Amino acid sequence: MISDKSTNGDIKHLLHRGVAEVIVEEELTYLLHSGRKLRLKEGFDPSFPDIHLGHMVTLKKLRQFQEMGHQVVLIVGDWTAQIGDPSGASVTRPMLSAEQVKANAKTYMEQFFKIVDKDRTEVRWQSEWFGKFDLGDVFKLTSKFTIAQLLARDDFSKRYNSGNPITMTEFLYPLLQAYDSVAIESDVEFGGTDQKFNLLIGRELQATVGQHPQQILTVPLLVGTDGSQKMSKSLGNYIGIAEPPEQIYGKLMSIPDSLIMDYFTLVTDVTDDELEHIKESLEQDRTNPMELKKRLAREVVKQLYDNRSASEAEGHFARVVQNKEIPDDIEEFKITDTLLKKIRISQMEEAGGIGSLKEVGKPKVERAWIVSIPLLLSELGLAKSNSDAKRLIAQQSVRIDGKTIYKEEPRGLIKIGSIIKVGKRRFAKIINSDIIEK
RNA sequence: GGAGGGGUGCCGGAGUGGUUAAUCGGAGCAGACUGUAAAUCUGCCGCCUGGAAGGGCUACACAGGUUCGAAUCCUGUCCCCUCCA
Repeated sequence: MISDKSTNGDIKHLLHRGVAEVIVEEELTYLLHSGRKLRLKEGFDPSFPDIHLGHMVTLKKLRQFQEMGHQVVLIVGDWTAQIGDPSGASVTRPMLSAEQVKANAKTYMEQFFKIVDKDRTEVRWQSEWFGKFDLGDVFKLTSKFTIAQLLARDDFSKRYNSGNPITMTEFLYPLLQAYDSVAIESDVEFGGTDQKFNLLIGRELQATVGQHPQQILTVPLLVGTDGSQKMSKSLGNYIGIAEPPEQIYGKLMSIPDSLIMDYFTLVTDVTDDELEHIKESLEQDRTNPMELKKRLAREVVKQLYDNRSASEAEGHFARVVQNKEIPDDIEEFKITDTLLKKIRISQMEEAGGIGSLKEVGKPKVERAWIVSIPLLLSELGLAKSNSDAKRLIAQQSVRIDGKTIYKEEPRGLIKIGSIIKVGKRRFAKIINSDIIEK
C-alpha cells in the first residue's frame, strides 16, 4: 500500500529536481496522489554494461519514487540491444551476440542495484514477449506507425537528410521499446531527454491497444568530464559508478567549473537551499570552485560507497595530486626472468654482478639490473609501444626512483621496489617475483 | 532496373603519378601555467631499430595490373550514398 505521507511539496520536488520534462504533469501528479502503486518502467540495453553518472540521474529518480512505495519494472533489452539504440547516434551501431548480451546484463544489474532498491524491482526480459513474436505480430505492430512519424524524429531526419544510412531495424527500435510498455502495462516511463521520442511512441501504442498511456519523465543529460558532450562510455568522458572511490573522486575534480551546478543538481542529494548557496558563491566568486568540486566529489563517493571511502578518496587526492606524492596503491609488477630477458639485461659489473633470477627468487637478495627503459615501459603497459615509450622519454616525462631518464641514455637501473613514473599520473612498482621461473 | 557520387590514419577531412608516413582541424599524450577547471603557449602523435643523424617495414576498401616510381592511372571484387523507376 502506498503511504499517503507524501505531501504536495514532496511531489513537486520529486517532479522537478533533476527533471527535464514530465508528460503529462497534471496526470502524473494525480496518479501520485491516488494511492495506487505505480509501475515505473526503466529499460536498458545491455550493450554497454557499465552504468555511469549520467544514468545515475534516472536511477536516483526511480529510487525516490520507490521510497514513496512504487514499483520499478526493469526491462532487459535483450532484443533491442541487438539492434542498438539509434537515439543520438549518427551512425548505425553494431549488433551484439546473445551471449554478450547476457553477460552484460548481469554486470549491469549488479550496478543498477547500488542505487535502485532491489526489493521493489521486478526484472523482465524482452525475450519473454518478443521470443514468441512471429511475422504476423510484427505486421500488427508496424502497421500502427508510419514512416513520416518515424522521420519526425530529429536524429532520424538528420541522418536521412545528410545521406547517412538508417537500417530498418533501427526504425523498429522505438516500436519494440513501445511494445515493452504494453507488455508490462507501464504507468510511467523514465529516460534521458534523448529518449523522449521513444517514450512518446510508447504512449501512442498503449493508447491503440486500449491501455492508459504511460506518463513520461525525462531527466537532463549529464555532460561528461570533457565539458562538452553528453556523458557516454564510447566518448570516454564518463565516470562509472563501479569505479573505485579515488577514481570517481579524481574524475569529478577534473570536470570544468561550468558543470559544477549541473552535477550538484543531478547527482547529489544536497538540499535545494544548499544548491542556492552554491550557485551564489559560484556567481559571486566567493569560494574557490575547487572547494566546491571537492564537496561534490565527496557527496558522490559517499552515495556510491560510504563516508569513510569519501574521506579516504579525498585524502588520496590531496596527497597524490595536490602534493604530488607517490600513491600507495601503485600497480605492482613482478620481475621475472622472462621479463628481464625481454627488456635486455645488460650485464652489469658495477652493481656487483648481475644476478640470475634464481637468486632473485630468494628473498632479501639485493639485485639491480640495467635495462632498456623503452622496452620496460612498453612491457609494463606504461607506454603503448616502444616508439611511444621513446617519445615519452624524449619529453623527459619518465622518472625512475626520482631520476629522470634522458633520451641520450635510455637505460636505467631498476631494483626490487623501484618506482617508475610516467607523466604525472602513471606509476608502477617493481616487486620481487615469488615464483622462480626457469 | 537506370543514372550519378563515394570508400584516406582514432574521428572529420585535404591530396589526382615522384619533393607523401601522407596538408589541416578535432581527439589523445607530454611539457609550461594552474585549482587533475577554463583559456593560452610548446612539443609529440603508424611500427621496429638507433643516443642522435639515420635506416628498415607496414599503410590511403580488397585483389591484380601499368610504370623506374601509385593513395593518385587501368581491370576486377566488395561496401556505402543520392536521384529516377
